[in-house]
Amino acid sequence: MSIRSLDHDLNALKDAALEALGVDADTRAAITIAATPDDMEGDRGFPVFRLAKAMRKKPNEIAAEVAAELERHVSDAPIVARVIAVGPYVNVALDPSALAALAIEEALTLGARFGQAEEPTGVHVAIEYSAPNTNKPQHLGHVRNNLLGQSVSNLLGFAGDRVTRLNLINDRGVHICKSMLAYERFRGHDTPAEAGMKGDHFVGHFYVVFNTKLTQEFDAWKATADADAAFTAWSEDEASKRARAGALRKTFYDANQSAWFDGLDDGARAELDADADRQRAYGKWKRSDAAKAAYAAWEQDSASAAAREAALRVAFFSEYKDAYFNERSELGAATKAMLLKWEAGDPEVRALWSKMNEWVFEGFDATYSRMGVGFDGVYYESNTYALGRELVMLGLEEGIFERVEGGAVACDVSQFGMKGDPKILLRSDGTTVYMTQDLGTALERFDVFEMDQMFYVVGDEQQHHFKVLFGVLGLLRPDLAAPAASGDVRLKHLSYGMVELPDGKMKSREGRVVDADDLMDGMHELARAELLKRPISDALRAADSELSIDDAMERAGALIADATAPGDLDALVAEHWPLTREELDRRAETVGLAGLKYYILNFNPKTTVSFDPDRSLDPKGKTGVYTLYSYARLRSIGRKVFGGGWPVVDDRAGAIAALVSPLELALVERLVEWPGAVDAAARAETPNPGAIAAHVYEICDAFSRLYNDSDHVLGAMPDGPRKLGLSLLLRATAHAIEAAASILGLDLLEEL
RNA sequence: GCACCCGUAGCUCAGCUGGAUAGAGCACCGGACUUCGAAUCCGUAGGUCGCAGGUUCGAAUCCUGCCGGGUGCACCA
Repeated sequence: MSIRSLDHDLNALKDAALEALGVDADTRAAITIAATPDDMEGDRGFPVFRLAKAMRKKPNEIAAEVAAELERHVSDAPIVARVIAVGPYVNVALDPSALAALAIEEALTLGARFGQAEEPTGVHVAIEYSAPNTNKPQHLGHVRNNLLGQSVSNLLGFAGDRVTRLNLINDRGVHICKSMLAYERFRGHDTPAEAGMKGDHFVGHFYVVFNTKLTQEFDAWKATADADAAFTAWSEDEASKRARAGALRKTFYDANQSAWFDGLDDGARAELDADADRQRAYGKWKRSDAAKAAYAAWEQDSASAAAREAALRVAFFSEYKDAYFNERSELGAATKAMLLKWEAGDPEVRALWSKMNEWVFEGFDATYSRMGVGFDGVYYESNTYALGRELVMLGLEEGIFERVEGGAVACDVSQFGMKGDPKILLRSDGTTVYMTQDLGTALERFDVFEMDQMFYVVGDEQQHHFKVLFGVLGLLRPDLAAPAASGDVRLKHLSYGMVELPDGKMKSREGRVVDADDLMDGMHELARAELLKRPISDALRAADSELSIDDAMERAGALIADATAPGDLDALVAEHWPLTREELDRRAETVGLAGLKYYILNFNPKTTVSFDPDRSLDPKGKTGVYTLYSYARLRSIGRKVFGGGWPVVDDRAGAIAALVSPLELALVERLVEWPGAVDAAARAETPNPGAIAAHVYEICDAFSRLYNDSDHVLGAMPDGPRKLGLSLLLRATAHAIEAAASILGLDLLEEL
């Protein structure tokens, strides 16, 4: 028996008891055994409500009857100590020593692999993540993608799957040409080294420059007669009628909200003091006839003609920016000319492209390596972008796709039950689109790797793309539309939410992003300050015995914050830091990255993350730092209490049997739950490293409570079974943390 | 218009294959360093689980409708 099979075994006992009472299989299966709430008698239990109708008795009576029957089935299961009917529930109390032995022995045997699948699943899954563009450095959004992809890979591997990690780098296209063009025209330095910049930042800088210049060009054009003519044409064009109406309506209703509110009577206003209520009421009013009449009046009113004109201009120019780039812009024309030269293999353009891409790859390598993110295969779109074309032509011959007006090839998406326009797979000029290459690379991968499943870690804004992609792939290769041998789908979009800043979305075109390298630097500096605070605080307290800990820490923090002049920090380090500067930097890096990774992974992947740089770096509470801190304390006990290592325990069973206090048993229970937590996280609809982060916190929390309890101070404990039992429990706990850290990608430290 | 995601404590989030009293962290307030590390621990306080129906013995969880926020629906990627 293993702890992984504990719940399974208990369920089997429950089924046997229910079957003996004549309960049918469906009903038996519908009743699952689960952990009891705290403060409730027993450790696992199940409700019997759904038996009431068939048995024509009160649930409480049924529970007593089922408990009596279950009692007869547990004699072969020594782990079950007692069966108790609690109201309408049947609970079982588990034998604490048997449970502790199970968890501790398993952890000691497996070490950092504690919780790993007992057998490989035989499933081979390829996971694509990161997929960056080479025109700009990576930002917080990529950080979430990289960390999710990496930890999901770790998680599935831990749960027994064979995992192949893939990256597909978008190194071609208009956006790269923009950076190249800006480099040619507007550069101050020739190379990243000359500019003193990382390669990807150097290239990304030119992407921002390009967009700044383009905006300037566009703004200048807006004032020309040409622009007026375009605006006038748009204003009268039938096709843009809806856009105009929408812009006007939005302008009117946005401007009218406060007037509407002031127009209400006092009573109505008082009821709508909450912002949300007011929004709701206004939304309701917008659909009323009165609102429509007010809008119609505004639309006709000559006094508001200027406001209408302004609203329309804003709407037009915002909508027209892309068309301007394509049809009128000098910069746009030059960019497209460069793209054509690239496609034609122009040696000069290709040389520039190679040179700039090399700079970017160097920068990316540094970022990936610092983040601890890696791949088993890296692909470049410049090599794969044409892959899907033949496939599409084949589909055309087979009648799966069709030629549409103008000569483009499209797929009717209703073939796989989707609504909407046909999806273009080849442009009328025969060139491929994003979807085409995804089709090609997907099929090629299935041929090369022969994996069972392909997962794509991509933001939720691309959900539609992947639905269509999977649908089309299913038409081309019906086996991919069918479930894999494991019963799971063969293609899955691991969609995750965007990362936003407190003041809204990040805009890489404007350079308004949280840069990945800056973020890691920030975490490093913060961790370094925290590391330095301790020895400085100690020194302050040594000099002034009246000083409280809190005050000393605060003053130490202030000293570090004030050390901004060159050399200040070095002086502080030299004076107070007891170890080498290299060791300080190493620890700061490890602690800082652990904080970042834990913070990002602790969210459910599908939720949109609101990232407040100032507040997310907090090392207090449920954080990655807490995990490292707990681990360092555990290791410290091994060193200090047991003189360099954990003691050898001859009578393990006897030592474990001495673990009886509630705090000890609570920690045991967290360890018992660990393998199940891994399974649940890996087999969730979307594999969820956040569940691992949550559970390792539970483990650390249970350990910290025990650690802080005066009855559990190992250093003050006489030698004997209890002390040895605790040493085994703490070793097992350390292994559980090691296992979780390996999934989350956290590096652990022996000392902070 | 259609599709997807979100709405839970002041803030950031768990819980959502229905089950026992809805949980954490932060922030606030009050406590704990002479023993293994106070980046810790203990305690107090904080909730119409967006709203309204429905299914059920039982709903934060499932269904329907509505409200609010976000995203997508290119011969862009």
